[in-house]
Amino acid sequence: MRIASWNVNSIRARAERVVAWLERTDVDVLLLQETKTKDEAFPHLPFEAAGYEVAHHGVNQWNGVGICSRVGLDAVERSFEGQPQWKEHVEARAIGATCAGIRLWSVYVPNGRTLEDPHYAYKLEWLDALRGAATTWAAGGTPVGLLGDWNVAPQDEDVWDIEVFDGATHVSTAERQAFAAFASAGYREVTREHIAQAYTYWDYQRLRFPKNEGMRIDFAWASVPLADRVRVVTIDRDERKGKGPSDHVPVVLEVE
DNA sequence: ATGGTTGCATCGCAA
Repeated sequence: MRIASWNVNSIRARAERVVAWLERTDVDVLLLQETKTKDEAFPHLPFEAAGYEVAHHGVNQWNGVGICSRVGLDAVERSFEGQPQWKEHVEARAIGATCAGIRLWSVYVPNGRTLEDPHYAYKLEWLDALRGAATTWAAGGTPVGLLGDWNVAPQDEDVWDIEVFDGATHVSTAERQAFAAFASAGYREVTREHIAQAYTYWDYQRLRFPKNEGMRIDFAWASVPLADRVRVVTIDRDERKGKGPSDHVPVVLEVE
């Protein structure tokens, strides 16, 4: 089966493109991030017409996560145990469901903005809380996948010029440690196991894509029983091309 | 000339 993850940067702006890609790529489960819509405005019709059930969690114009599946969609959760709040609310940054026996979470890690911004401390807290919850999920031997936009570039080669990122978020030691901690929680980051170097995101600004000035910030942490079943990983760079692309491209796992 | 965007609850904010 094929499991994909994609920060679509507004599902309403891109529903037709996403569904066309789903059908063309023969994907069974798609985890969405940054849908940028409330639940009631999610464009369900094209997904249902293509044979996918959808579970979505969005409360305003920011964030928003979803799971689309044609192989079952059970036990949906719209936050995880201990998920930190931003101010008074838990944001729509995580949704979990069981699809074909695999526990899948679509995650949209907070951006962090700058090292001094309160959003940066929130980001670190958020990653640590997810790791804590994920430790429990993986402990029983259940196949678990945490896929999404992690907003962390774990290695220097995951950005086009590490010197440009001096003092910036996404590459700080604390963020990288918070990301790497999932390895001690019973998970393996399977995209790098199959693809040594690739970008998953190119900013709309400053001709980043034509100049191939990208970042690798979309990843898939798989609990060991799931990681052992991953045969092929694809990062679909061509989806950054053409009319009306997201600034991120899909990551696809072929799972035995 | 050293910039050049996109999406939204759109004229301000977030990425």
